[in-house]
Amino acid sequence: MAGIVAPMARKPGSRSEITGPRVRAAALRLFARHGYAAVSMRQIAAEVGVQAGALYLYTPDKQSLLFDLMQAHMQELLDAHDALPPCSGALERLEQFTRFHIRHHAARADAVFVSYMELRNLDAGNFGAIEAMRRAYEDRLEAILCAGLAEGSLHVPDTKLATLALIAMLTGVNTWYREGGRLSLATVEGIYWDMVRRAVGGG
Amino acid sequence: MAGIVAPMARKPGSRSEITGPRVRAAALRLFARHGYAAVSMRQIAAEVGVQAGALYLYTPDKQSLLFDLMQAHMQELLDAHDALPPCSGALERLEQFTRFHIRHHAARADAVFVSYMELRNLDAGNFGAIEAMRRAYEDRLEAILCAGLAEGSLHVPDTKLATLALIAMLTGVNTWYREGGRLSLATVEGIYWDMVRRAVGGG
DNA sequence: GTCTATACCGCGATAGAC
DNA sequence: GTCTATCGCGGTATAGAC
Repeated sequence: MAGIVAPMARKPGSRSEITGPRVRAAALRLFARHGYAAVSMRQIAAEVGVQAGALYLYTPDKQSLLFDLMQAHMQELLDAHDALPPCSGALERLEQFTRFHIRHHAARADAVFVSYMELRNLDAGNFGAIEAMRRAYEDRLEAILCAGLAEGSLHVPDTKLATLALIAMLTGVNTWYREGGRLSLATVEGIYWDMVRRAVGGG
Repeated sequence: MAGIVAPMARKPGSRSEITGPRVRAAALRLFARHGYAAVSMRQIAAEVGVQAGALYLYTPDKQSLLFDLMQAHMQELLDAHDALPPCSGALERLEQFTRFHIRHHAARADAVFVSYMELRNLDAGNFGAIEAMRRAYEDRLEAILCAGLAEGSLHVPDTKLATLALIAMLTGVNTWYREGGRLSLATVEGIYWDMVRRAVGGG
């Protein structure tokens, strides 16, 4: 009969597609600000504008919420690095990496902070998965340094240490850089590239 | 009368002098391992071997316990730096700072970790006090860089950025260095000094 | 100085109405 | 899909005996 509409949900493709991301965004913000252990599911729910119980429609538990945020961040980092245009010499690749790292991390301060600070709050298995992704990223920088050694354009006493030293230095930008501060991000990139290049004996 | 002893405490200068430090040591260890927010006063008490209530004889509350640990660490850092033997040229002072920073921090991994990771768990007033001490330490490195610029032995585009970059790089050693690993601390110091010197254009 | 006991609160997670 | 209500637990901190 004409008066009977199909029994579809009242809001087709309902709000789960929008509430899910909002839950993750609120969790990321709060975890970054106060720390995973200090943030309650009730706080996250309040930020989203739902009741605490409703969160469990979008995550099996609090731990999975943390892991998903960190995994998504690391995957995005690896994917973005993969998408960089190809580059010939080691020095060019190192400059590309330096500028990419600073720019990518500065645009995702909360995720970077959480992914580093909350490692110890991951379950053993989850920790292993994130660590492997972090190591994969480090390996990409080390490969550049090794290539530079091989072609003679770089000089480092230990590629592993240099890798860790450079990443620590570059990620450190996130502890102080704020948009609209004394220096533009492009300027910061330039200054750091200068220090990086000289630290590894590149020209 | 001879049989009546003076009403002194049964254990003269009783155990508070030994239990207090043990409370702080246990708190430091647990805060470093699991994070301030994730550690309960009951856990700390269990580690010390007392009941939870007894902790409040040694600290007014959990927050003060964290603040005292961080303040003591920062004060010890500043004092140890003050105690370094005097040094003439900027390059010599920079090498001294580099080696001192690595050595001092490597020997206090828990305190370093807590003092960096738990900043956001400090009350506003406590945070300000710790931040001021951290800035005082950074200023000592920046003074060396400025002196190097003045005497022409160093070349950096921005002393503030170079200061932050170098400290991030040096403190990063703590994330991977373990005693008995592939490299001795003296070797690590040497490799990092090499990178530091070149990064700031020192010879 | 340390203990036991407990007040009081907020936590993560679940059940079932709507 | 979200709500209210609640369970069971563990949190910080305090009171008062010894």
